This record gives sequence, structure tokens and C-alpha cells, in this order.
Amino acid sequence: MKNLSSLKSPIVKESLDRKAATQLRIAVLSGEIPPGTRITEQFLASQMGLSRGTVRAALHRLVSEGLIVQNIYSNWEVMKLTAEDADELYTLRASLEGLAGRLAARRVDQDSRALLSAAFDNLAEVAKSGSEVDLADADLNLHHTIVEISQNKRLIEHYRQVEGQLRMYIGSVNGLLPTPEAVASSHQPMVDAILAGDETSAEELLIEHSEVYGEKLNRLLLSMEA
Amino acid sequence: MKNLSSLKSPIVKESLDRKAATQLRIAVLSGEIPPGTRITEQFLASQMGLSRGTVRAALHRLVSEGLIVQNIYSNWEVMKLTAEDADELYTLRASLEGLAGRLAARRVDQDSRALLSAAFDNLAEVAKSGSEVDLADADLNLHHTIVEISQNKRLIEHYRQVEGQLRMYIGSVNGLLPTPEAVASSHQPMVDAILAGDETSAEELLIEHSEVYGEKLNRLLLSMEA
DNA sequence: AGATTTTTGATCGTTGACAATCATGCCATG
DNA sequence: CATGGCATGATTGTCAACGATCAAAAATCT
Repeated sequence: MKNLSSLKSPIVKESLDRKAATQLRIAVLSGEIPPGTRITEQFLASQMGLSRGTVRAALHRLVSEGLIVQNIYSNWEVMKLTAEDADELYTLRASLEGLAGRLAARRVDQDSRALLSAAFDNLAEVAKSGSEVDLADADLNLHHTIVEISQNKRLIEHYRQVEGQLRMYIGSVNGLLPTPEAVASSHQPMVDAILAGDETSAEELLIEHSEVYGEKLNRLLLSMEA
Repeated sequence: MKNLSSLKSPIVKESLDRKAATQLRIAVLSGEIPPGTRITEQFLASQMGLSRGTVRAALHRLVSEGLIVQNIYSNWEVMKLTAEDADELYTLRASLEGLAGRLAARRVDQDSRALLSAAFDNLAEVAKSGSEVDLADADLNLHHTIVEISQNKRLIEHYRQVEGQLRMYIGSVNGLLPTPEAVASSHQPMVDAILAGDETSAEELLIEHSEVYGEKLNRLLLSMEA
């Protein structure tokens, strides 16, 4: 039979605790539940119309994503991120994205070229007219696309965890992104390198990009803590 | 009161599902439960004398470690690893260990120097007299030590996940390690680089080391599948 | 005021029940 | 013989309630 590529990943089966986890994730990442907030199972259960057990399973999921910490026998708490955590996170991100860039440049083909270009065009578009939140979203989405193009499922999974925590920072810090024009143009070189299949350049550019943002975030956080 | 150093780290608080997870992890990694095995919650619960809910929590943990896959509404299954997975895994490992090597060389101090030397000496010792299993253990332990020295908690956590899957391969494949003497001497350069604080060399050596093993494992797996 | 005890409130873990879903074999149908 | 429908058993998903366990606040005592 013909290979129906449109049916490759059809129909998502999703259990309640999974759905609950995604809802919670959104609430945390959007800042609706600020970092440091204490959460009780009871409250969430009644709020979401679920049993405590189901809510607990969802909470465990977010713990493994680093969005929530579990104080055993006491309570659950939305992850509170320090400047030190940011440093760790961006160091790790630089490494993962560097690898992703190398692999993406190695494996880029017609389809992925289109995806990458679309993500970049979208970023450029949003830079002109969109809000700051949309801009951050488009930025993250471009990076995410690069990671996807690497086709390394484990790398994608590990990056997903890092990305979640990244979003927490971005949601709680203003002034991380430079001017809209600078955002778009600062991504141009890495996109070009990948499109050209230049593995080494792609890797270097992505690492440097991450490190620059990491240092900037670090400075911002330190100034906030003071 | 007098400081009772013998009581410094006694009595670990560990929930039941955590204990169950460690037991299960051992069973899986030792090969007692071979890859591909279907598992039911009922069976595990009766086997371990726990309730289904607790067992499920433990299973979820191992899912997040990549040791077990969850077939929703159907069953749980011990992760089955293909040659392609091995490729992904070693690519990722090389990147993470490269970063770990760089950070370790950067942050190495007197205490960590001692730890690293001890891990290496142990490897050399085991190479002379120990079994193949002990040798693999000492090898992984040396790498683990390097990652710990990096002091990046997130890197340590991500590496832990990779390490778990690595152990699954090592448990199911014979002939991955070269001769005992070669094992010890092949680690000498990276240890020296870290002890000397040479970041760039440490990174390069660890990456190359991983890639060599990755290719070797890949060849072995392909020959097994055929 | 400081130390100790008690109370409170939360999670932890278990049990039992039922619902939802999946896998399988059987059977009728073409 | 291939296909689709159907009944059936197995397994996970979800819920509710209960006692046990623990942490932190409140009350008590010295």
C-alpha cells in the first residue's frame, strides 16, 4: 500500500492525568501560577474536577520536567529559579543546541529547509508587528525547529525539558530580548549555516548564541535579586 | 552538643514508589527482566507486596528514565533498544560528556582531584583482576565522576538518564569493551587533561572517546540483528 | 522568652470498585 | 479466503474513602 505520510502520527491518545499535566504546564509557564507558589492536591483536584490521585500523577509529570518541586509529606511548589539555575540551564542549552545545529546541518533536506525558512520568516514577521510575548514565542519556535530537524529523538526529548524551564525564565524576566530587528538578524547566520549544510559553523553559531543570552539573563537576574 | 560525625547522613527518606523504582531499575538493568518484556501492574504489585497505585508511580519514574515504555490502556513494556537508538544515545552522550569534561577541567579542585584519581585507580585495579561486569561498572563510574565534578546539577540529571539506557546496552551486548589494559589506558588522557585543567583537551578527548564506543556498539548491534 | 507538647493539615499509601480501552478469537458474510 | 462485526477477557484509567505518616503551626508549660 502507498505510504500515507499524512497519517504518520495520527490521533493522540491522552489520559486525564496527561491532559491535567498540560493544563498545569500552561498555567505555570504563563505565569498564572507564579514561581514559589505552594500547591495542594486537594485544591487542584477540586479546581480541575479530578480525583487527587489523577492530579498527583500530573504533578509527578511536571516534577520530571523540572517545573514543580515536591516537598515530600509537605506540599508541592512551583519551581523557583535562581541566577545560578539560569547559568546551569544556559550552559546545558548551549551544548544541546550546538549538537542540534550540527546534526540539523548534516540532515537538512527539502522538507526541513522549508520548515526552517518558515520559522525564520515568521520570526522576522512577528518582529515587525507582534507583541513581546509573540516574539519570544517565535524565537523559541525557531530553535525548536532546528532541534527537530536534527532527527535525534533523544536530543529532542532532552531539549524539551530544557525548553520548559527556559520559558519559565522568559515569563518572569523582562528585557531579555534585544530590539525586534536585532532578534531577527541575530538568527540569520545560524539559519544560513544550516541551510548550507555547514555543520561546524552551525554548531558554533548556536553555542555562541546561547551563551550570549545566558550571560544577559544572568545579569538581569542578579540585578533583580539585589 | 557534640557534633556526632557518624550520624552525618543516616536514614534516607525515601517514599515507597521510589524504593520500588530502584528495585525495578536493578531488575531491568541486570537483565533479569529482558528488553521487550510485557509487565502488568497487578503482577508487579503482588510480586512486590505493594498496591497498584504505588507500582504505577514507580513505573512512571522508569518511563521518564527511558527504561520502560507505557502502552496506554494496554500494558507496560521494558524498553527495547535498536541499533538506531544506540546511535542517538551515543551522539547525545558525546555532547553531554564533552560539556562535562570542559566544566570539570574548569572547576576541578583538591577534593575532586582525589575523587577522579580514585575512580581511575579503581578502574586500573579492576582491569587487572575483576570480571567483565566489574570492569564495565568501573568504566561507567569514572565517567559518572567526571560529570559530577562539573557541578552542573542539570547536566548531572540529564546524564543520569543517558547513563541508565547505556547500562541497558552494556548488559545486553558482549564484547563492547576492549582488553582490560586498553580500557585503563584509553582513559588516561582525559583524566590527565581534567587534572591539568585543560578544558579544550578534556572536551575533545571525552567526545572522541564516546564516539569511538558508539561506533563500536553500533557495529555489534547491527551484526546481532542480522 | 524559650523549649516542649499538642493540634492541625497536608501528603503518602492502601483498598476496592467501576469505567474505558485494547487485544483476541469466533463467526457470519461476501 | 479476506473482511467486518461482535462478544469476551485482560489491563489500564479513574475515583472515593480510609488510616498512617509527616511537617509545620499553635498551644502549653517551664
